[in-house]
Amino acid sequence: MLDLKFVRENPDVIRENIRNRHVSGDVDAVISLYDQRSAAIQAVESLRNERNRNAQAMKGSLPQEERTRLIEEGKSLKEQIAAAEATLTSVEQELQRRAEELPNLTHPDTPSGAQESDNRELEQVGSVPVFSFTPRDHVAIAEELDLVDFENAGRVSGTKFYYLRNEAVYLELALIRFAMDILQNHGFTPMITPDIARTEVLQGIGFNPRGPESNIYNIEDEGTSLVGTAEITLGGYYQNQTIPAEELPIRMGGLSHCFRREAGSAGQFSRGLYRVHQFTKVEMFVVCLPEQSEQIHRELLEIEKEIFSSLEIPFRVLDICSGDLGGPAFRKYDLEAWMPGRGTAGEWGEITSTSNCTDFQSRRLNIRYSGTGADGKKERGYAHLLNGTAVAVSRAIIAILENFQQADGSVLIPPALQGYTGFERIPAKRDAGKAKTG
RNA sequence: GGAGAGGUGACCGAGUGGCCGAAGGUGAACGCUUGGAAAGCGUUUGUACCCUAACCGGGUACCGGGGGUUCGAAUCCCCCCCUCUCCGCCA
Repeated sequence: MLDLKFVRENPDVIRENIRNRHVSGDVDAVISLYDQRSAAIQAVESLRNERNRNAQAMKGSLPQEERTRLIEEGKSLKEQIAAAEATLTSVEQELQRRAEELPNLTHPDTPSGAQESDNRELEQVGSVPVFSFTPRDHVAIAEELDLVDFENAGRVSGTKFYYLRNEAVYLELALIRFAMDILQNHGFTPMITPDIARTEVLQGIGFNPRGPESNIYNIEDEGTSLVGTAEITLGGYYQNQTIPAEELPIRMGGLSHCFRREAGSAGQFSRGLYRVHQFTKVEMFVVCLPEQSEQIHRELLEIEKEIFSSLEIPFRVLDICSGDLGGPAFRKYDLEAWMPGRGTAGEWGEITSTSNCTDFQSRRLNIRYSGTGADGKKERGYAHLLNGTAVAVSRAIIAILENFQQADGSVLIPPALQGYTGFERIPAKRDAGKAKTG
């Protein structure tokens, strides 16, 4: 959520930002409600002031007449206060609702635009592999090598679920450990997080669990949801806390499952492991001071590049355009890996994303810092929050299977990962008994 | 899940209807004292929001959370949450 005082004082900036991001949001309504709220607060507080005076006046012993008069006055005040409070509550709820529709401010260097094609490509790293044969997509590879089973998962859990089998299991475990080790080298605290979070935390991070377009699985009767990313639980970790400035930045590397409903998304670009209801992800999350966030955002991007460079997966870096940022992000970079089996002759596919959400999430989550400024005075404010994908395992597996497939049908393991998998290659088709169904 | 005890400021701990934003202590900051330090003495020491040019001043709220009773609630009532102890269950 934005700072409403800032919105009140800079309506044109907000209007321009809404236009630039191609979202809807009514600044004038927010401002009007904000003013109504101030007036309502003043009304309530002055009535309460009178009530307190009235109560004070009744402390000692008084003539019965006087006492009766004061009690009558108090009763009247009580009713007026209740009415004023009801007004305030309804104004506040409406203000909150409208204010949450406003997206975060946008970094001045963010490319302007509404579509994916407006994203700015910053660089390409590694070279797209050239095959002496027609490369297959990861679904074909995985089925032939008995690595992924969608069919039985469909019966057991539903479509877009999957079992990993054989080497794919160790591949997932290896990727997790590989990513976690890199994060630890960069000063991140390794964490394994809950896969369920309370609604208020989801909302604080910027997810709307109950909306019609929600991508979130809700737990019945609990006020909780399955998390779509560890960003939720890592952000919630410091909810309602004030952190001493000298402890910042705090870097966390969280492992979790991610659950997404993905209602209505189908088609060839969602094939196989690309868009699934459950996957495993190692997520980076940073809490820092406002003046640190831009630098740390670059740092998160560098770590993502380090991870995929080390895996020798070709990728490109995108500076995401204003219309594609999503509500909380001030600036966002995506890494897209080359996926030779995607589309007709290979396509780029998103594998990581890192966002600087500035104070947009921390205001709602109430995560603050306190310190001493240069002038010796106390300083406090909302911390800046950043997140980034270290490894989204299912998509990393796609990239590895498709880029490292060999003419003989085997798949090489990226050298950097071999120490973690314990094998150098997933051998070509064996006669290992696969439980066929159907 | 069942039974009992308890949740007060940075911390400990008083407070059972108005004199409580909250005693006392600890810790911290500043000053005095000292050759220096300790001790001692004095002063200070929460957050959010509203009004305001103002982190000057004024006001409101906050004693786990939410409701209620009352002219008035940290104090009384109800619901919920959490912690501790015992029992049960379980990986």
